[in-house]
Amino acid sequence: MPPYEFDPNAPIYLQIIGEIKKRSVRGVYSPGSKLPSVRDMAREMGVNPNTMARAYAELEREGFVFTRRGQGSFVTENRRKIEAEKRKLAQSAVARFVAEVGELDLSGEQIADLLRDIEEDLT
Amino acid sequence: MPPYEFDPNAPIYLQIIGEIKKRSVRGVYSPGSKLPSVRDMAREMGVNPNTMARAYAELEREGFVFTRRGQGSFVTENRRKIEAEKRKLAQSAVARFVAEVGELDLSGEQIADLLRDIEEDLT
Amino acid sequence: MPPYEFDPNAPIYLQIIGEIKKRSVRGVYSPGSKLPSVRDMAREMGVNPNTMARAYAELEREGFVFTRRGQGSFVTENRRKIEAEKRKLAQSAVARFVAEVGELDLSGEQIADLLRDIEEDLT
Amino acid sequence: MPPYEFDPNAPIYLQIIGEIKKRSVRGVYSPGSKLPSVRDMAREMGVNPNTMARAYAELEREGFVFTRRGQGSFVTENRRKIEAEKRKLAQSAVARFVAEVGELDLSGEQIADLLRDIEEDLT
DNA sequence: GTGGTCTAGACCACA
DNA sequence: GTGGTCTAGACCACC
Repeated sequence: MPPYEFDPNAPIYLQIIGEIKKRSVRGVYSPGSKLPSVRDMAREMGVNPNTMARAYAELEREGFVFTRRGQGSFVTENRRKIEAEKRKLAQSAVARFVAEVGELDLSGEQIADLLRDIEEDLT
Repeated sequence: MPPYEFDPNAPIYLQIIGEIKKRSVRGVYSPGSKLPSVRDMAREMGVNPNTMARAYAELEREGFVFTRRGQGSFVTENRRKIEAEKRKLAQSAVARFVAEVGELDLSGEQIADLLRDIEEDLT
Repeated sequence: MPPYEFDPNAPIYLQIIGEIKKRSVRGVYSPGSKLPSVRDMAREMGVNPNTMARAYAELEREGFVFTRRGQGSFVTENRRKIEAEKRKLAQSAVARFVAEVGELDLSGEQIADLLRDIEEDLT
Repeated sequence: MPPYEFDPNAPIYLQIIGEIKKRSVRGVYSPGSKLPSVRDMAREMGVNPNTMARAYAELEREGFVFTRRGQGSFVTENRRKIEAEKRKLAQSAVARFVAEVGELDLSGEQIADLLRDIEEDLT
């Protein structure tokens, strides 16, 4: 378990935001539950607390997280918001895949092959 | 064709490289054919010529494009290289999709829905 | 009366102090009268008793409130002090308004409009 | 001309945002014009460039400013947006004044006095 | 203990 | 030159 693996070509704080959203969507953090403190989470992911604070602040701006002064940050209690995020993540994965593959001018057979690959990998 | 749409959060020259590769893979630029000059392509895509030059340089470094002094830049004549690029793009699209969706903890049914969406969109 | 509405971006205890002063100025709490206990007031305003205790302490430091051991906290009996507070609050409201509006470079007509708005709202 | 005067009880970056908006509203920065660079403005106002960058980022998030990579930040070209800001600033000054004064339970005469004070000061 | 803000200084990609 | 990001370390108010 390394400190964490970040893509050096994308802002770390954005990757953290994505990670926290995914964890919430998977139920690792349940609705309304307290997130680790900025400092703890920063230690866990091996980043500077400032960077983590920025990620938390952005999540709060989006309404995905709320903060109680002196108590910490919490995942939204709004299950719909989390469900919506889940759908959004799934749909944007679909959209990106379709866009990328659509530009390659593949034959029907080639596309079928790709879909078979995906099915295998996802089960 | 509009000046072009770039994601302002990712390096433009990388997006250009991707675009030129995709055009080659689709046969818009056939193997060995001459690419538009840096200046023309920059104008077409609404980009600073410096940025375009950097994209061409990178494509040349990868061997995907070669330059004949005084004549301009050309797509590689190596059809295998282009085919390999096509496969690589397709496979990396698959890999990314699988990675993204795998992190969402979806049910088998939800996954099937996504695959259906993709199939529809790609035909 | 709802738990109370506080601006989460400003110290709560300061907002409480302001609220208690305003109540005194309006005569909700008359000079020399007993204030609700820290605990009761905290419950009324939906606030941590620590926070309320801090507000009371600050009000006492300013001489706006005094405490009799074992009996509780009381609004000052000094009517002048309360009148002075009233004038001070009114004058600082005027000063702030003038400062804010003065920076906007409004026309005489626009200013007149604002004054008309105020007059309407205050009657 | 001191480096600048900030209220130590409010976040500097918020005060900077307000200052830049007011300048735009007054026409000090006209629509579409380039703002001083983050570094220059930071020097002018005597704050750390990071703090200024945060203010600029926030202004961009609000759509009040836009940024061209490598070229700098610019006031929105949307005159309506600037006019709307002007109205918003004036109206919120009115609203605050009305709220503050309304809680003091003043007599009609006292209110008239305050309005006279304001009128004097603003002309 | 918590998050919020600020400074300082550094590096980077982009134009 | 521009803005964007990150680290480091500090201080603060609030709970």
